[in-house]
Amino acid sequence: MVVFSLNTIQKSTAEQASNEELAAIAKALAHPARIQIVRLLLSRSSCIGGEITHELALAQSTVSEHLRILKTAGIVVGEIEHPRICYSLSIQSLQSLIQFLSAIGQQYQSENLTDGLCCPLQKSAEQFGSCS
Amino acid sequence: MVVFSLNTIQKSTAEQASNEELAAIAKALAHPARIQIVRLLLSRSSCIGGEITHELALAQSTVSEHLRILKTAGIVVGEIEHPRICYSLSIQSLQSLIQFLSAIGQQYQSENLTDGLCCPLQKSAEQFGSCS
DNA sequence: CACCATTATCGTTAATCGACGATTAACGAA
DNA sequence: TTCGTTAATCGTCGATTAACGATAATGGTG
Repeated sequence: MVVFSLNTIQKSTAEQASNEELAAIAKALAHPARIQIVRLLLSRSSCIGGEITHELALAQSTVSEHLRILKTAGIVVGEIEHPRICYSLSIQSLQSLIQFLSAIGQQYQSENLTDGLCCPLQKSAEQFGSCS
Repeated sequence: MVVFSLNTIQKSTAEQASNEELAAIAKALAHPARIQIVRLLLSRSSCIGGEITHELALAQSTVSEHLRILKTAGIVVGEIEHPRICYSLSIQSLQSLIQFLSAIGQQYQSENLTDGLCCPLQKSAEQFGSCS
């Protein structure tokens, strides 16, 4: 799959994730409870099953639904283990989003830009005038 | 807007973005059209206004709504310029999400893990047994 | 002033999301 | 086999989202 590389300029990267793909990953992360689940899985050194339910202030069925969303997006995988299910992160699914965001950060950094301003490239070229 | 402050502290790096904050950024990116807008803004070396509307196969009002969402999240800023509006990216707003995702990638990378498997840390410690 | 181009907002509709309790399914253990 | 534990699924509800056309607002120009 896609390998983590730091010096990738967005355009010249071999395969670029589609808009739909990136949006799907972002959507899976677009809820505080799911971010919390990811953080929990990241912080634990061992597998956790229903502990997730106890950590979040949500009903079991709600947590299960959030886990389903994360699993569908490939961010989380679960292995059956006795009565519980062992959840863990699947970093691979996040790679395209990491790459996408990192590319943005790097492009802006390499251009030494203050952000939020109009016409960044024109500004960095001291050609700050009308933006047409 | 309600602010929940149940801060599940995991590792005290400087300041960690809240679950709500990260989810909000992800949510703003959680639509193909908005990803496309970000890409457009990233690829153009000059300001674009209504060109965005023409690039996306969506009605003007719909594009305006997507831009509003991105602006609300701070990802895009717009400067009025004659009849048009000059949109550009504000990388700062994405920093916390970039950091969050990069931290995940680095943690897994540093542990030399294959992902998607149960008990990554236990496995990397050759202690592959029951996950309790 | 009226005109024009551009963007924002309004109002509506269908679809999706998020939450919950209740129920079902798996499966090891007694 | 039955029991107990755990997770997934179902059904429902209110809230939110996404899309559109129509309309309003902005602001420079003739």
